[in-house]
Amino acid sequence: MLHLDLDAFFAAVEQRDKPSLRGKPVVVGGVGGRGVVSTASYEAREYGVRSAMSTREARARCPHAAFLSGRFHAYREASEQVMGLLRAVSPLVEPLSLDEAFVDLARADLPDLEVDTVTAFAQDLRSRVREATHGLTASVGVGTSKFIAKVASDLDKPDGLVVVAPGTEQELLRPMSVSVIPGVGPATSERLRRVGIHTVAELESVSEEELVRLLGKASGHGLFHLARAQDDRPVEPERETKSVSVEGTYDTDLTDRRLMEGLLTRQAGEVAARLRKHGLSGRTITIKVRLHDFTTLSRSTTLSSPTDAAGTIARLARSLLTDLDTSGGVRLLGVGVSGLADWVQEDLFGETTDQEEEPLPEIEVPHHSRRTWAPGMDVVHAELGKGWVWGSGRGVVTVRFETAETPAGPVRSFPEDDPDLSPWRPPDPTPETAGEPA
DNA sequence: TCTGGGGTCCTAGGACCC
DNA sequence: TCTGGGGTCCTAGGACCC
Repeated sequence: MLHLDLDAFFAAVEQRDKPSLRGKPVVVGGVGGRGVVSTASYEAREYGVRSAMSTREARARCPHAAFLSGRFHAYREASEQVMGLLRAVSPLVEPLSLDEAFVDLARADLPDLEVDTVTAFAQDLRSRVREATHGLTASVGVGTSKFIAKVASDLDKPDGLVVVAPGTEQELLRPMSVSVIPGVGPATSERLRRVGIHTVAELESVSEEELVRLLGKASGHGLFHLARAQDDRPVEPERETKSVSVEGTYDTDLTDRRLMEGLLTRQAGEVAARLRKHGLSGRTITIKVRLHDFTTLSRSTTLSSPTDAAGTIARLARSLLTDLDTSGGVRLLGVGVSGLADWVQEDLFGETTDQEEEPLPEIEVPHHSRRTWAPGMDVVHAELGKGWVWGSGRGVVTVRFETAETPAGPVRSFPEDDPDLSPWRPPDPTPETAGEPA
């Protein structure tokens, strides 16, 4: 099994496409008041900036970093190049996200699976990834299971390769923290710590019954085997989507119910558009509400037949909100659809199963979520060509005119409504109907 | 003004059915 | 008066992953 992980992926794509940021701290993530870090470049990590940290804290730790809101079209494009390379290696490729995948080498065209053979192959694969993506580096791990391959890819980051020889798995794992095991996060670690279990070696000394009692059936059983490096999970190249959702955290807590209903309505429209785009429909509509104190509630309802209609999803979402006491303020709202089917109910009786689409209520959209000029976004100027947004505010956008091919361009400022300046969109292949959240 | 967004999987209780 | 067992579906919440 091979696990490939692109190093500091989002930040690396930004440094590739924005030459002036190479060698400098770059932070990609939410840039609003409640944003968090998605990816920090290695230069930013030196200042203690980490994924999932609030952007506020990241700014405090590394004020001179470039804070960018993310360009998913570019990440998706680079990801597809890499996944394409992997699929040429083996038909069994399982992407875990845009920057990670498992590859079953038993189905690759290799003379054998000896350590030397696999090592040479993996090194060659890593250089092919670098060439295909114009410089992105990948860390790769190889082992006898998904678990070992994934652990291995983490051992020599960035730009590293570790091949774990068969038979050496347990001596590798035993000194490690239980948190290397997939599914062991902060809560499980704490539970284990409280009974004196810190390492995989210590976990190994606990009986399966004891683990099940401590952690429940599924994780107890799973941990018992993973602690012994027993992992026969296959690579699953085609996993079906089980839910589609849209959510948003607002810079200031919402208190106006009409506004909340308007936002849910808009989110329902985005969910419906994505369902339709993928030919899906679903029976269960769920709303998610995070209150001012971070308590998170969900309410759901299930239809007798699946829908992909914006009006239906919106109406149900709004009515689910009715139950909830939001008087203290709401920081997050979301809408999701699950119980998916890849077909839509035939209308056997010739009646409209969906009600007439209601006109969407006019809503005041909070300013931050309408920001046209997000930092880092691609723009094109009528005369100066392609560049990217360095910053904006007080009616002015500052643009650096550079691309991967044309570094060291000028920095110029424009009025925010300058007709010569527009967002650059990736060419042709079916642009998103609903805007991608940054 | 600590704490994103898009997901997956698990658990537990209750309704309901045979 | 006491009180089966198994199974499925639904809801709500929580842990976890990238």
